[in-house]
Amino acid sequence: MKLLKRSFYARDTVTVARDLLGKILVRNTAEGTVSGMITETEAYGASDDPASHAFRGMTKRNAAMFGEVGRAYVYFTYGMHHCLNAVARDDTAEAGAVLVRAIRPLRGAETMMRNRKRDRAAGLADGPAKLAQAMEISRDQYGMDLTRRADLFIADGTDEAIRVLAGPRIGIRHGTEKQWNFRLA
DNA sequence: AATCGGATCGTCT
DNA sequence: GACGATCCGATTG
Repeated sequence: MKLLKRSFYARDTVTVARDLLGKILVRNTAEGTVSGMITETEAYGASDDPASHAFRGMTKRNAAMFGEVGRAYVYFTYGMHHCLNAVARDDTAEAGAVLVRAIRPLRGAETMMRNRKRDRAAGLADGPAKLAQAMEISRDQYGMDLTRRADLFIADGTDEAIRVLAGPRIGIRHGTEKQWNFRLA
């Protein structure tokens, strides 16, 4: 399993969002290893994207979106949920990140079920906050380097051709005309 | 199967 | 002081 290189993330955010489908998200904890194939992503831009946390410039919370690509941007929302992004943008953008919305569990499904307090494998990590809870991702992972084989990283998936469906992003009020949600067919 | 509302708090206005 | 890049359980059809 090869790690995705920094250069993978140094491209247009929308392109990276599409290309992350089928890749493998891996999380190592004291409990063991949990992993899954990325099945849904969303691209978020900078001052040109009213749906993005970076729309109104840099703040303490969204600073990672302006920082080094290939690192994790984790945010807390609705008073109880964490969500994971991979920082990605090309040279022309001042900020950008890809929200990882869903995975298909590969390793550690038992651990994920325990983390989610569910007794069935279905619906374990098919939503951004579910994913974070299943994989024990919180602000402790803010800024982590996803290109190193450590606590949290992303590796290459299959070389098989992948069918991608594009649509509007979920749960936003502005920028709904952009088709920046991507999922595996 | 689809819809509705409550939970809950950090962040920005 | 308002409001989320959400989830879940309850209710209704």
